[in-house]
Amino acid sequence: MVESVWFRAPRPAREAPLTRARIVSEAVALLDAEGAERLTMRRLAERLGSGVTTLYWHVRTKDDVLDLALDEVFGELDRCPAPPGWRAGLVRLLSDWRAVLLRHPWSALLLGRRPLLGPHALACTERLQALLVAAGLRGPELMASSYALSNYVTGCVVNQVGWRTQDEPAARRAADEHLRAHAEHYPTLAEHLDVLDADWDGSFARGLGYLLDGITARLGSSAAGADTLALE
Amino acid sequence: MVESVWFRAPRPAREAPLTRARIVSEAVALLDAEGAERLTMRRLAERLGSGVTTLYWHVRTKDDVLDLALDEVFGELDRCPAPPGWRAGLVRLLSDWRAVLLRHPWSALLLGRRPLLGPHALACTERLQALLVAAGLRGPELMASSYALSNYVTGCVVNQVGWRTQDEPAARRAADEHLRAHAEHYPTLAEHLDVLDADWDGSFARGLGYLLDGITARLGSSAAGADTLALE
DNA sequence: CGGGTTACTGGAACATTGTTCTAGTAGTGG
DNA sequence: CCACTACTAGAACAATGTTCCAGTAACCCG
Repeated sequence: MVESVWFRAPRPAREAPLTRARIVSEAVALLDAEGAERLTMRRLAERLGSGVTTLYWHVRTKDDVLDLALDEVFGELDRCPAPPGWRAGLVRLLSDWRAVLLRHPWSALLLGRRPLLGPHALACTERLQALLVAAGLRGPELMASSYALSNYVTGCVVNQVGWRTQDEPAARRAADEHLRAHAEHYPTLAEHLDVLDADWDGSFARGLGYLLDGITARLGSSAAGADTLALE
Repeated sequence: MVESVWFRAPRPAREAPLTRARIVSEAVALLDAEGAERLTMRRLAERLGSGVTTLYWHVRTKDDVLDLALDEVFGELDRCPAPPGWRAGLVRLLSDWRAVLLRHPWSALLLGRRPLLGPHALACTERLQALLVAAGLRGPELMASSYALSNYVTGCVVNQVGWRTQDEPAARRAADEHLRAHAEHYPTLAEHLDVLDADWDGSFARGLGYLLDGITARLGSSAAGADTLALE
């Protein structure tokens, strides 16, 4: 068998070496394009022009990739500017927070899976907490407000994304029909709930307003506060 | 080869025939005992004393099982009594809602995956909405309040469960250390956030109080309402 | 120059998963 | 006795995350 340089194609120029950053950015692109269930180590490797095993040199498990991708998404929030004033700042931060997660629907599904400890996620929490401190909150009220606001955003995103996973209009029609069919069991829903054109953005803004109103109301009376907590 | 009745064990008495109900209740038990990632069609079939394929006669996919299991969990809420008064009723309903989901941590992870349309989940939404109607809410404010409250619960559960998936105390210690190590980037968090003993229950109750306060405040001025919505 | 250590790559294989194909059996009604 | 319905199940398939082991390129120290 003849062996000569001329018969062998030159080894293809090595790609830019694989790095964590490249892996993550490609993973985000893949997740955005095809959704969470289509992200496979094999497919990711293929898109990166490398073997599957190579990924495992840079990353310990697939969950690592997901963690990194999720934090990458939170990174987009760093680039959103903040208006002056703590209430406007909060509204802006939380609206952007929600918008970013909705822009990458797969990210919402990762939320419950592990605590958010990536640098960008922490930076967001830091911004949130700093705004609340600026508003004058301290101690348990600070913690409760901070949790409440971020949990509110999480919940809104998670519930809204639940509708996106299938064909949304079809799902809505089906839900509407299903509800109307059993109207005797769900009289209030049948009367007041309009599944067909729910206004996600508007409801989010309104609800956020309620929450902020409630928090603000505690601001003045924080000394008297403790007993007004009684819930029932 | 000798063939005789006496050599053959009698065909084992048929189990109670497999039903959807039995499958679901066994699935819930398995999920409670071993968590979401350990629920396998094979393992489920084994626990039911039947073949894997048999499950697929009663159920179309594994997701069906999960949907049914999730709704089963919501069924526990039906058995919780309601106190008089709409505010107390809301607090009770939402606290129980949260408690039930936390009792079955796997259920929280299913929340974003598809809309909640099972009969028991719908019954909960019905109760929620009925209470808000009783409070005097209508139209967009009703919708916003209803979404806000259920989203708040969802978010609280999802975020809290994120900590449970690993060994929680260890995870908290690690998070605390991690945070303290990068204190220069997260000054507010380092100063005010106490990861080591966060009071989940207390924060939930407080935050719910804020939200309800905010909603209540809108009750009186609902006619004037629209413009006070401006957020920034 | 030379040998070895380190950083990185990848093919093939493994166990496990959801799901389907096909073949059956118990009981019932005609 | 036959056919039909309700139900059961073994074996197989394709896909997945992950690991074993064998490499290769580059650099460093003598």
